[in-house]
Amino acid sequence: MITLTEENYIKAIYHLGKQGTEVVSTNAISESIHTKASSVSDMLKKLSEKGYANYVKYQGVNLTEKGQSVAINIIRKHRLWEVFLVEKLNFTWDEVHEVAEHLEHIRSEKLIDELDAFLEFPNHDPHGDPIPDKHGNFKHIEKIMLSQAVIGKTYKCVGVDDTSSAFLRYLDSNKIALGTKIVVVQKEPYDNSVKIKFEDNELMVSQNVAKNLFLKEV
Amino acid sequence: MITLTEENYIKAIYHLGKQGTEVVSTNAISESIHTKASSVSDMLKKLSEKGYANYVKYQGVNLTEKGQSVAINIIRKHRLWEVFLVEKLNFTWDEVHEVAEHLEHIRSEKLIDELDAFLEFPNHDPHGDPIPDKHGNFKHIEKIMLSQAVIGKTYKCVGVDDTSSAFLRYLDSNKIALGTKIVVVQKEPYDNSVKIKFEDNELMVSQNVAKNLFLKEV
DNA sequence: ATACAAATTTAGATTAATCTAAATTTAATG
DNA sequence: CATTAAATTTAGATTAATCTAAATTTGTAT
Repeated sequence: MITLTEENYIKAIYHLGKQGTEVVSTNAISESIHTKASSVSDMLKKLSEKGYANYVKYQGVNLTEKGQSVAINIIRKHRLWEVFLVEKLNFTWDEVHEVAEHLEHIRSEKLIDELDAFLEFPNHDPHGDPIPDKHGNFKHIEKIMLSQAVIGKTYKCVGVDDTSSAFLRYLDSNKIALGTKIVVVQKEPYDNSVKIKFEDNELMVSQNVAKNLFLKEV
Repeated sequence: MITLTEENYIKAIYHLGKQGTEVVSTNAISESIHTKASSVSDMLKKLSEKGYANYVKYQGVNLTEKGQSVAINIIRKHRLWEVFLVEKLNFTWDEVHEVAEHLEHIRSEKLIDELDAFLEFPNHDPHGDPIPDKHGNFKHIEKIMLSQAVIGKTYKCVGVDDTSSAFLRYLDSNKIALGTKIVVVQKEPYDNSVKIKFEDNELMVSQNVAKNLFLKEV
């Protein structure tokens, strides 16, 4: 039996090392889940014994196939619940994360498969991140950063990199949402800010924003 | 902060002693949650210290106002999730309990209030049990046991006492659901079985069944 | 009222997850 | 390449929840 805490460590390892394949350091994990490095050491030993991770003392850790599949399943649940919260329960995209952190640990295959069907098998969560299907397959979409977009072309907003409340609320207050059609008007080489046009609005966004907003050409 | 385990003990005390007011024994609790009596003793001490229960050594325990309000809130969440599972996710009424046992512990007021609204403020769960509103008020309905129903009168099925899978599946397989209109045809004094008629079916049910099915006169 | 059985509590251990502080290993720098 | 700084692990404690086994209290029956 896997514990809730083990699931959280596995998830952290997955997110820190591209799909869990890259080796991650103890400190990186300890920062990401706000525990002391010594606690992480203990847990890595356990995850390794249980077959979820490849761990070499002092060298770092990555996930086994088994560990990856646990991680993907949790991510699937997390993102499906996020869709549910936004689409059915009027949550905003900056409110969903915390509650989904808890819902993702509910263990019932029927629950999650029925939820998937109820939501009509969404491919992406409210932040544009892909939702794996029940076999763990992701449907990737081509996306570029706004900072890499070409002047004059029209794009659709398909995701964000930074999912902090601050950034999501910034987007909300400027009426940018997933699906919003955007035209790049001008790029300022001095500070890499970008002027965009959408739905009769014109907006100047900083380089920081431009690097955290994902677009798809339409 | 209240722990998940404390919530489960509080719920058990609530269910065992009519709304938590009646004094409950250590053994009764230990049986109902499948722990040893010694563990229960420890926990009762803790619940008492934290102000959730009135506990006198060797004498039993009941809930304080604070404890009752915790219990009612969990019951509200449990029953709302049950409605969700049955109405939106195609669960049958005998499948919902286990998953709801986990969902009931998710802590988010917005989540539960929005869920309530999404389900259009249901007054009863799939077993006919009342769902308290957000202030903890129950809406009770008049109900009698089928065993007390009068020959010739028409009733509506409004709930069950026994919520075991076995009983619920028995009802399902005989096409009896909440809302089913039932006429009492005959009562057999010898074994207290009852013959009922509904939707072109005639069915003989045992005393045991007749005592576990709640009806309302229509 | 005494003795026994049943119910309950206490004492002491165990497990999972965490912590602090000390020890060890690795990496980096002169 | 020796020393030091940073990262990591070990050792030992702590907390919550549980258990077993022993001790205590309560209630009942003769």
